[in-house]
Amino acid sequence: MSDLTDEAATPVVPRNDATFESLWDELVWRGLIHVSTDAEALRELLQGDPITYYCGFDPTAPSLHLGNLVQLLFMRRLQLAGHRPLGLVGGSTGLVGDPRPTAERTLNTKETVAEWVGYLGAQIQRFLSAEGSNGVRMVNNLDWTAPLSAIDFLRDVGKYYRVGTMLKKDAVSARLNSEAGISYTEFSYQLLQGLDYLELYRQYDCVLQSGGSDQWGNLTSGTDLIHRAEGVRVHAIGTPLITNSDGTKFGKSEGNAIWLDPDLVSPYGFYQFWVNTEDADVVARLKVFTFLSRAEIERIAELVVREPFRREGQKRLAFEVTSTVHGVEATRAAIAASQALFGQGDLARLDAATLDSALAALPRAIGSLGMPLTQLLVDAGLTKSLGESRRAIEQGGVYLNNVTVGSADAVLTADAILVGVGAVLRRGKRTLAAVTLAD
RNA sequence: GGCGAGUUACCCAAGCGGCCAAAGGGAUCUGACUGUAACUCAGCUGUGUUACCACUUCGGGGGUUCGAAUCCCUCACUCGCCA
Repeated sequence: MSDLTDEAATPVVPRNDATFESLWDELVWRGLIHVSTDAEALRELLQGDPITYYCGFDPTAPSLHLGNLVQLLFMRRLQLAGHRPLGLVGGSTGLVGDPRPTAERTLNTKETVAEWVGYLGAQIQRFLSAEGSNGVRMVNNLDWTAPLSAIDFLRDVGKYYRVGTMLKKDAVSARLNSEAGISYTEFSYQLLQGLDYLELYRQYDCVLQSGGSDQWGNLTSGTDLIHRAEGVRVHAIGTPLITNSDGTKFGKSEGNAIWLDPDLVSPYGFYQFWVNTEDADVVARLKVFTFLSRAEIERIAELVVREPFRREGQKRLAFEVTSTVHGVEATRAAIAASQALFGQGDLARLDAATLDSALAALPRAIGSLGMPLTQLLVDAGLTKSLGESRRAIEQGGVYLNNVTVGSADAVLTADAILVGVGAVLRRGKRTLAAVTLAD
């Protein structure tokens, strides 16, 4: 494999693997089909003339995250096959809240939701081509639900729904069996999502909706509604929820979500997340999150088994996914920073430019000479309190420029500032922060 | 509607007047090992400038007491049993 830090190294061009008999077969091979409506019919449908399909994203946060990335790349694969994507942002569904199995959601203000709708819309468009006859079209479900009166909604949509069926949906029954119960608001969610599909079917002849398998109840809400209202069978595909082989939640780093917004998770942090993928998970991730061909992935799979310590799979995965989300430039910078910071080498020997860009990738604390390291650790977000800082140092878990800090009383000194740029503060093996001087 | 049980730190769960910042387990975090791993072993885990010192904490509020997570009253919520 070529060196990924090489300027010549470029991410693979997104395309579907022509060695598969059909797009459907590739999707199955990649493990992207967890549940669907009629598989045979879908295989045919996806092989035929372009169809219109959609996937919705609710504004529950100011950015999409890795779970959403599965959907976006799934959509991209269909688009590459010539199909027409509709990117839906949930301006109205975001106001209501999809019932989570555990507890009622806190409603966000309309202003907040509207703001997030804008952010998500922009993110979605970065992953789907706007070019050609099958360029992505963005829609917002608030456009057709806002003008709808409660009476019309109940008469035109509600009449098609049986409460018995609604109660059987997993998300709803889980809540009914829990202490949390469920509000009428969230109970109504499936009607709204069903209406979306119906609306898109009528407006754009949309005949396929994809979503996470946990959304299956909501996906079928739409297919059932269209069947009742229009007498037509349309389709739905539920992609698997990505899980880690060790049972922990995928897409979280120390409990925090991995967001796609570089302001929330830096490209460096994003790259690091992927580089730290477990051996047991690498191949499955490559299939889902990259456009590498089957042959290439099978080749890497062998390397992962034969030479796991080289971590070629992780590096390739991190390179590809980070490039897809943040671009090649940012990815190269992230790799360079990773090498500078994790290399066994002496940080003091780095040149100013390399060090500066490496530090730029890290969370930052502004310090001044004489400032206690315990405070800098807190400022950098490496610890939560001075006590924790002290404890970490006493356990030998804190490093300044790769040198263990011996005393909890240590302060920032002038010689710690490398080539006039700053210092590298590290907690544990791989949690890093930059320290720069205030001036 | 009646009777009974319960609400403890990130989660589960002991404690039932002082020795309780609060057992134990899980989880996180740190160290050794290592591949920036996994497994295993060890340690930390309320806050405070370095502390057997102070402060905040045991559902909310109010009492009793030299002293309460522990006793009393009250409010809220949860869970059983009987109507």
